[in-house]
Amino acid sequence: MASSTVENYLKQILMVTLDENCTKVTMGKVASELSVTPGTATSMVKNMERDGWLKYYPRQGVALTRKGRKLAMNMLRRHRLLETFLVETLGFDWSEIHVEAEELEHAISEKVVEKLDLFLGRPRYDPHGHPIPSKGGVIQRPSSRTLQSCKLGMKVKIDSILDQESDFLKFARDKKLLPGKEVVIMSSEKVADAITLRVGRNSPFSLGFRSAEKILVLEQH
Amino acid sequence: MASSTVENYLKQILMVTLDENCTKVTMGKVASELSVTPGTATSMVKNMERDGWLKYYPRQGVALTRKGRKLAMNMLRRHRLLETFLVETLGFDWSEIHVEAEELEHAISEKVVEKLDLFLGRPRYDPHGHPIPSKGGVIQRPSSRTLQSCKLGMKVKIDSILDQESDFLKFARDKKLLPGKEVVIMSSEKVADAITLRVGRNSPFSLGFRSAEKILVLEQH
DNA sequence: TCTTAGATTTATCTTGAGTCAACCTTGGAC
DNA sequence: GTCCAAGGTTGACTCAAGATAAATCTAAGA
Repeated sequence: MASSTVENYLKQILMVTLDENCTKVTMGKVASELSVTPGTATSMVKNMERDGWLKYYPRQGVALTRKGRKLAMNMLRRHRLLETFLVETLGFDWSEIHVEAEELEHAISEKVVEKLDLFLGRPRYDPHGHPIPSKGGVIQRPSSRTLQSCKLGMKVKIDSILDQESDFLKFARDKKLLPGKEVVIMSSEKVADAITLRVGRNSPFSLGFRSAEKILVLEQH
Repeated sequence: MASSTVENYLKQILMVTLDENCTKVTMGKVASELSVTPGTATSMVKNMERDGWLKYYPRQGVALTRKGRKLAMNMLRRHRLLETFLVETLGFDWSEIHVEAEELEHAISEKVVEKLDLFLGRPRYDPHGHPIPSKGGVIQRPSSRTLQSCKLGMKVKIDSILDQESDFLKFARDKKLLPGKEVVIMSSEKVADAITLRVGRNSPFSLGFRSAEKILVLEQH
């Protein structure tokens, strides 16, 4: 069993590897991510290696083991499902949910997570638009995110257009909706089934959800 | 801030005072309820007195302070609301929920508790039929429990009949459904809106929920 | 008055997580 | 090649919570 401190270390390490698309995370990074001194990080990490959560390469950094990655993914899953629950079901504003989820994610059992997932209708994105890892620990690659899942105010870069219909592609070209372009979401109305966006400095226009679903984007940070 | 250990001590002490209808709880009881040695209980309780959770009367026992009782009630509230949520919303079987709630009750914030309460429709009883304390820390006195809220297999003692309709009172008298009598719930069908019960050794009969609601009972333990 | 069950004390342990400061390594800059 | 700064490691130590065991105490009833 992992303590919640260990769970936090794992989650943070995973997020860095996901973020920087690498496997090893440097000790300095670990220490700063968790707001502890380098010495603390080193000793903590050694214990975690002893327990099989990760592999420690002295002076180089740490890499999650399969077991570690699995639990880390699970933490991410719990966190994001809980955030979704807090917003969708309990009606929280999405500015307040992070802290709450941070606490609950260590107390919620696997069983409850699964029931919650089911209850929420197996959502694929949390309220912030981050992908929710599957039960098996698979996370949607960032580039396979679709424009439809983007929230108000988000800034994304077009990755690719899935639709093959020439009419649609023509329309997309007209609007400069092309891979590599930067896009800002001006509005996203679930009820209206449409989003409005602006490509670069061009004038804004709207897209139905069915169309937006076919546009893969890359989140900018 | 109370640690989860302190929260458990408080909750357990409250439950004993509620159960035995007293204010002071003996140290031996505290120790056994929490499965620790007497020495541990004594020292723990001293710390808790230092922090204002309770008053400690050496060689006599402990009594919750206002502050302690408030938090203890809150723990009970969280626990029972969580159990209700797990059964009503997530579809758990009520045999599995206690352990889950035991974990979550320490991690859930006041804000979430309130939203949950609202979401569940401010339930008054948990799935086991125990009353849920109000936000202000008021718990339904056991005697103000109604027959309608009783579950299958429960054994209760009639406390009083609220209905003034003579027809109903006549019926009640015929069935020996009178204050002081012992009753066993033979079935309780939410969908059918009725419960079947047996008074003493007489033959069983059924009551609609509307009628059952008017009968106050005392839980037997 | 004596006994004894239950309560208290004291000395000690364990564990988890952290600090501090001295001391290593190593990869460039020169 | 040498050297140095940045970053990593070490070891000695702290701290807080909880817990135990065992000796000792107290008070209520036979």
